[in-house]
Amino acid sequence: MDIRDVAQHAKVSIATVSRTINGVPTVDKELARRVWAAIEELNYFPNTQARALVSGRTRLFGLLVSEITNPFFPELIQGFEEVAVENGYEILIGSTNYDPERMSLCVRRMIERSVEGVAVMTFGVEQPLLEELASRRVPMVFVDAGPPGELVRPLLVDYRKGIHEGVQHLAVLGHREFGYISGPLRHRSSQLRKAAFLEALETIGVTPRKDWIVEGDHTLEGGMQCMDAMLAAGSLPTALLCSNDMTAIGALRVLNKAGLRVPEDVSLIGFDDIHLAEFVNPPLTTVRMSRNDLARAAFNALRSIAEGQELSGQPRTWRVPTALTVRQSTGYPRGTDAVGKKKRVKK
Amino acid sequence: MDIRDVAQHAKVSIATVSRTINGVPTVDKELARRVWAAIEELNYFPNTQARALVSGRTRLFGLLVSEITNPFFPELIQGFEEVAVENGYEILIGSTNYDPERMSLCVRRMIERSVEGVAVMTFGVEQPLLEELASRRVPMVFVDAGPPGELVRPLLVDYRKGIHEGVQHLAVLGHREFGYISGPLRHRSSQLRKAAFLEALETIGVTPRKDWIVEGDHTLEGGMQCMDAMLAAGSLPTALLCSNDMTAIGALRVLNKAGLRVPEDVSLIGFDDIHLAEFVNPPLTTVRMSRNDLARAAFNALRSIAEGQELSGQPRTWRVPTALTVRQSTGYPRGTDAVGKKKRVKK
DNA sequence: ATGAAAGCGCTAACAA
DNA sequence: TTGTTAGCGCTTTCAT
Repeated sequence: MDIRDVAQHAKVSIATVSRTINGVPTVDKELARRVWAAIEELNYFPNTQARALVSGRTRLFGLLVSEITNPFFPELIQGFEEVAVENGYEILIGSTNYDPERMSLCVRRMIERSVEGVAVMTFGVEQPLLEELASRRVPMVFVDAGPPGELVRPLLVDYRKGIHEGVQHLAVLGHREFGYISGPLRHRSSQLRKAAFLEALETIGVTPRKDWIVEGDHTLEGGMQCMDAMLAAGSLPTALLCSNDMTAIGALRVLNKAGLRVPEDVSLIGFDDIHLAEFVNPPLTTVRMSRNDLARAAFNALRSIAEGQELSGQPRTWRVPTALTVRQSTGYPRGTDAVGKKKRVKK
Repeated sequence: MDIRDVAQHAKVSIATVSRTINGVPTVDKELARRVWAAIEELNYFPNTQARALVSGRTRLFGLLVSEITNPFFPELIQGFEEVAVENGYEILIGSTNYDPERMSLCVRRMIERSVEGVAVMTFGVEQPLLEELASRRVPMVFVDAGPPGELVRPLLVDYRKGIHEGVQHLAVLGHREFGYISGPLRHRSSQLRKAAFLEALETIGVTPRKDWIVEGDHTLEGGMQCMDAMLAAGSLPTALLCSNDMTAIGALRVLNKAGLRVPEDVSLIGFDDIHLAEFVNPPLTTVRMSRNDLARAAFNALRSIAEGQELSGQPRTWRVPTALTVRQSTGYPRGTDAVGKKKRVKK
């Protein structure tokens, strides 16, 4: 069953059917009505392959993620799927699992299916693969980084705001001893978060202590290891920020096991605000980066490049906001008399 | 850049290029070599749209899930993606979010993109939508249920084995007081699990207590509510099985908050063995249903229908195994002297 | 074993 | 405003 059947049924030419479906305004109302009726009756769906072939537009975007089983990504995918479908696009998901070979395969799949753009949401990025895409003039968006290019846009996450809010929040509670478990520093986004943290400390006039700043890997296991190490080293800050929630949850687990209470002994702040953050014990105070905002920014950026909508001449900048979500993993520093409503720092 | 460029480059006809790419055996070795060289040099990828249009085969499968943010599904998706890609297929993911309207939209998307089959992995199933697919002769697979049909196959999960193992394990430890938090009983898979549980109790000669058998909804929140209710009701079994891990984790959380210890006060068994199960405290004993096995079964079943490989005449049956994974949420019943290595039940 | 050519279902340029 | 027609890039007869 194809466009010809519809045309026949509606007693018009196939061109009229095509025009009707595509919303060309010059179609006569009456004819359009007949066409829609025929479509309805026959339960006709246009053939996407044929459409794509002739128009050169697949209405397909690639979405490259690090690891679909990391809770961060399904939330991102959900948001992306939603906007994409709203706008008549489909998405091709590729999960690289931190493996360059799989990443390469993903890129290949995207090219083979002629995606009109790729959102690169992986933590690490392999240069050569992106050149493959760039050479085929496939638009791309990246989080934070990404080589600038005619068809490439970065999504700028406002780490500073959220992390400053977190540090400020702790400072107000009376904290002066801060620790930080970063993400893997080979990743730009980990660097940016850490830099934002250090900058925030400076703002409140606290000098960072080297042994309280360690490098994790953004996994739960990594968070546990870092916390174990810090505990073994003997001294503990009163407040600990983590580069993502999984790390914070790992740290939390180790603290609990060691008989230390959160937030009474140590205040803990994560980053991302994954769903799980709300359900650990105690619920995690964290810097929220909305996966939905990120997904929408990625989609809109991609679409505006793909559809050549950047009329204004210079490419638009896409920003993703962050904000502190206060839950129950932060409190007064240990040794503080915290009975009253107002903070009363010992010293 | 298209097949003609390759043909020209290799000084052969486009037909030969096509044959070479598709592995038609009659192609002369030397010509094939030239073709591959040209493909390599030009960095040529066949156009999937054109291929699909002429061959009628999209090499696309739909994967319908309930909610991509439920940790069960990403693991399933990962497995499905892996097999699919290995076999040159792509997948179109549709997340219904338990919303019939979204489900309907998903089905529409699948049809529009001409998927060659749909794996329906959602918990609930809307009859009419499946008829839409069936009427277009789209092969389908279902977990547990699914109306039989020429192009429809059920994936039979062996709930009984895993759940019997779980109950047996508890019985050996000395438990005689069993509770069960089921999934939503409007779903066939919840019914089957519960039936398997009751059957297992019968096997060990224990009569189920009605007030210890409650209906949950397979969410963490639901598990918490059920546990709260059971606690409020006053009496508690010594062992509690849950219809899935999220439920068990919810129950665990409430138990912990109430000052009850697992497994000292209550033994707990989940179902699914999601990644998280290993990382809660204590690590959860659970019945493992491998998402990978399930995904592979779904893919293979779909493929064998789509490619008409069921030579044997009668459709093949696809089974998915389950097995108990013992961790640390199960132990001797409370009130038992469990100091020795051997079990020593009081009575 | 290879090539020429028809045609998959659709859009868009052109003609009427 | 509508219809006729060329062709998107490929696979697959059919003829050689």
